[in-house]
Amino acid sequence: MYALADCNNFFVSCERVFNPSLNGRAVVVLSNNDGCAISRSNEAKALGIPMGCPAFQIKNYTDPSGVVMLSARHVLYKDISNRIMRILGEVAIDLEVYSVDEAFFKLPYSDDIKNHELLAALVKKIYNYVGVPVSIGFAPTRTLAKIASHVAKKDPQNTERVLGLTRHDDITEILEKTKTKDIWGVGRKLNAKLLSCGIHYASEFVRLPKSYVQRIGNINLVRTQQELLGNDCISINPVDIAHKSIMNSRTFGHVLNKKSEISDAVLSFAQACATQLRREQSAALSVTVYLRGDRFRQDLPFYNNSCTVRMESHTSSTIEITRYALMAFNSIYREEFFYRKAGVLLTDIKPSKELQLNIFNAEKEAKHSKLMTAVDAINNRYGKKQVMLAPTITKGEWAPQQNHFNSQSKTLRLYSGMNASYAPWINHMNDQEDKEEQNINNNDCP
DNA sequence: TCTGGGGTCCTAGGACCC
DNA sequence: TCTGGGGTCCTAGGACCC
Repeated sequence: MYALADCNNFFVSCERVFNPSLNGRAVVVLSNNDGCAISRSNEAKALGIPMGCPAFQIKNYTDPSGVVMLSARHVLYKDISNRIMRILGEVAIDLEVYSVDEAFFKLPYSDDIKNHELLAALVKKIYNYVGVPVSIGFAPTRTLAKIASHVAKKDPQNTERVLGLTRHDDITEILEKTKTKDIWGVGRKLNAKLLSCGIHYASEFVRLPKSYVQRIGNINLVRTQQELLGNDCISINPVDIAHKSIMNSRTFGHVLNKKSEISDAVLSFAQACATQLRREQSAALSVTVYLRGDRFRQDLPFYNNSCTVRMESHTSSTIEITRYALMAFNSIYREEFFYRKAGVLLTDIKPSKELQLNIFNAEKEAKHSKLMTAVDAINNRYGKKQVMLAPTITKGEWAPQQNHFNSQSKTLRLYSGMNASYAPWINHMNDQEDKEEQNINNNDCP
């Protein structure tokens, strides 16, 4: 039996932990650059504000007390997420952290009632300890557990916010009410295809012949169908295993044209990728750099290009990765265009310890490796970017705009900036500023 | 004026091999 | 008129997820 724990309106719920006056109000958390809505309170959803709604359109939705818009603080959300996962881990078997606000796990009992009681207690505990509302569904497969948690979340009668889909009749009944677009694994395009074939509900979808499903989608859609029929066949990659690709990209605060300003951004992104790569004890072979214009500006010619280079051998050295990123950048930068976004992507990633040594650059790799170990040690201890390559110390002309922070508190702002290397848990929002600068290592739940 | 970021997997088609 | 058969590997693009 699989359970899925899913935090309700996660980013908004995190902001409410620190600012209870947001309770009961229409609140949205905005993406980077204060671009669009990425998390909405129930009140905001009730106003009709869609996911991904551009911030400048949100004022079109009227609410008597006004819609509160907040800049995102992902470091804070990650910290709160870790606390929730730790509580789940106390009872969960094989916890699979699926995203910042969701985790799958297996249940200890064969008895549905016992499992239900356990999960209801878990929901309460997380709310009491962390302050974030969570919904949990459980069922024989992950896809059914997803549906169960979704139903538990939406049902106002279900105050425990736990739902088990374990009996055949219950599953059949829920599938008849589940629209195809709400099935995990059915996105916009597949849903459109299913609708055009006259398939509107999960119950109709599960009755389609396998070969037909394969033709509409691919093997993944067949797996989704099997999961809805109770056959466990989807596995997921837990987030704590090493990534197969690492990306860092940003939309700039405004369009840029000067080569040095844009290469500044690319170098910053490359450095961030390399640091993450080493944290995962991996090494990459390929670096891709991409540049993009502003897709909404009709008055400027649009440019969109990318370049992938293969490095000499697998490496995690910031020196090597930034060098190749710069080469890739130089090959696609055109001075006649204006740029709004850039990104760096590392691929062909392998665990460092599985690498074949290269006779021609073993010495260089060893030197870089020592240096990078020292750099990471210093930055881990004293804060991100305390030591960096000279070319990556940049003016940050490209920095995104974020103008809607929840609190003026400097400590809370630490969570928002990319320089927030270590964010202490906050107990007293009005503490002295100098106290806020301290590294208070408090990993215990309150 | 203003429209995000970071991932995984699958497939079709081209290049290349014998 | 007429142009083999059977593979592998790589990449770009498209789908999905949060």
